[in-house]
Amino acid sequence: AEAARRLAAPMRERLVERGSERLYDEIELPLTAVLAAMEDAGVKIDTYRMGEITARLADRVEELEARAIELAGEEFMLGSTQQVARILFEKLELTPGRKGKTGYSTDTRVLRSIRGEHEIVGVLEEWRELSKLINTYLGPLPSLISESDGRLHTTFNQTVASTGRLSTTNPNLQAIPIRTELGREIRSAFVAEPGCRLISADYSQVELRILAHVSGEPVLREAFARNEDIHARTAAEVLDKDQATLTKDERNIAKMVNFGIIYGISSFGLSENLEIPREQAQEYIDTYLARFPHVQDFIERTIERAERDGHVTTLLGRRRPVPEIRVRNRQTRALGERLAVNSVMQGTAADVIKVAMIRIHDRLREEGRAGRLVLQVHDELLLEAPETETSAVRELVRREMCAAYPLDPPLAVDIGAGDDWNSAKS
DNA sequence: TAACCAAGCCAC
DNA sequence: AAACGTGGCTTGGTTA
Ligand SMILES: Nc1nc2c(ncn2[C@H]2C[C@H](O)[C@@H](COP(=O)(O)OP(=O)(O)OP(=O)(O)O)O2)c(=O)[nH]1
Ligand SMILES: [Mn+2]
Ligand SMILES: [Mn+2]
Repeated sequence: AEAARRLAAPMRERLVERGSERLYDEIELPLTAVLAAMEDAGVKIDTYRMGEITARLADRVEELEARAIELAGEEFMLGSTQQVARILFEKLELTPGRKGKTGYSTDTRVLRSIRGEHEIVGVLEEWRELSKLINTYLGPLPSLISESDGRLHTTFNQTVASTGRLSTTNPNLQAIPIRTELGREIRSAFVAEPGCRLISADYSQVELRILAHVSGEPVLREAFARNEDIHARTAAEVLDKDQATLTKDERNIAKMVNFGIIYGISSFGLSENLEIPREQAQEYIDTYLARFPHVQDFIERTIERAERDGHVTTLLGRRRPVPEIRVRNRQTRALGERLAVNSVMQGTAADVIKVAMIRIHDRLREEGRAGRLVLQVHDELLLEAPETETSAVRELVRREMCAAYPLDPPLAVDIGAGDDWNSAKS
């Protein structure tokens, strides 16, 4: 306690010197109480639903394991990437792909590319998906439920991510599955108390909007003014499909393409991710950036600033040191350029949602609501509220999230409510 | 036995 | 030679 007391003055001075005093006083410090309340609230888990899924999957996983061993003609550990590589690429002589430090890679993309070569590959793919979900979610989560209130409590870390994002641990409730059908089933086991609803509010295309604002790119701004969905538009272009016929998966691929290109992906990386030729990938990158000339300018200016100052700052004055950008090693320097650009958008998004959280928490208490914040997932807030309050809380949340920081184009939020987290998001 | 690393994969 | 960014968890395999 004595040490903390003596450190206070020098730390305050450092805040002033770095221009981060308001960020600390008006955001980070008040946020601590909000996070404490959220940790304390926790979230309700439908253990019966989880149990049902587990029961269904346990048999299937054993079946897959036995089948894989049968097809391999020997016992091996399906969880050992080294043993899997030996079976696939030495014993069965399938086509090896990329290599890592320890030998041939056996990751999802490699397996997908050799799926047609041997029956065992599909078995391994399904085993990977199921065992991941069982061992990371279905098994551990129910056992972490508190004895005293029957709810699941995470820990929010305010000082881990270098961009200013939050992170959660033990358990990490910011990485609950949603991509696959089975994943969505697991998510639907996150439920509201009887008589309550879960409300999910997620910023729309948040880092793209921030990019449009900070770069001033008119093409991007006008697109948002017309209420366009850039992720969907990219999906339609890249996959050569009608926007109306896109699946969630396809829009998610486009999300990766959009952010990848903005944050400096190479033609190699994009071609790997999209499984297309490098030339085509390079063409995408070129056309994309050419369409948004002000974005290119912004990227260049951000890199120059990072070189000059040794750091970048967000809209609300958060600093990210970028020492990488001044070293001689060109690989490290290139890394520094990419994270300088990324930190501005990711960090600003983190600033913005933190402001919204503080205001929502305060407003709910002022209005005497029972509705409360439960989780934050980077650009999403999950709340739990009595059914009677749902529509009022919904509007309060939308208002505060959109108004947290005025941007051009303005922030937009997708909100839904439901009995569980999955239905609240759809 | 505990601590660490690499690979892999969940999310944003 | 490397080649979007931010995290955390589990596993197998290795070291202290
Ligand atoms: N660099 C990078 N950032 C990502 C990636 N995925 C998500 N993010 C960041 C940027 C997103 O704006 C932000 C929030 O993620 P979301 O899944 O909510 O996507 P976003 O808000 O862009 O679109 P949405 O309209 O909510 O579907 O997280 C990624 O693959 N790479
Ligand atoms: Mn979003
Ligand atoms: Mn989101």
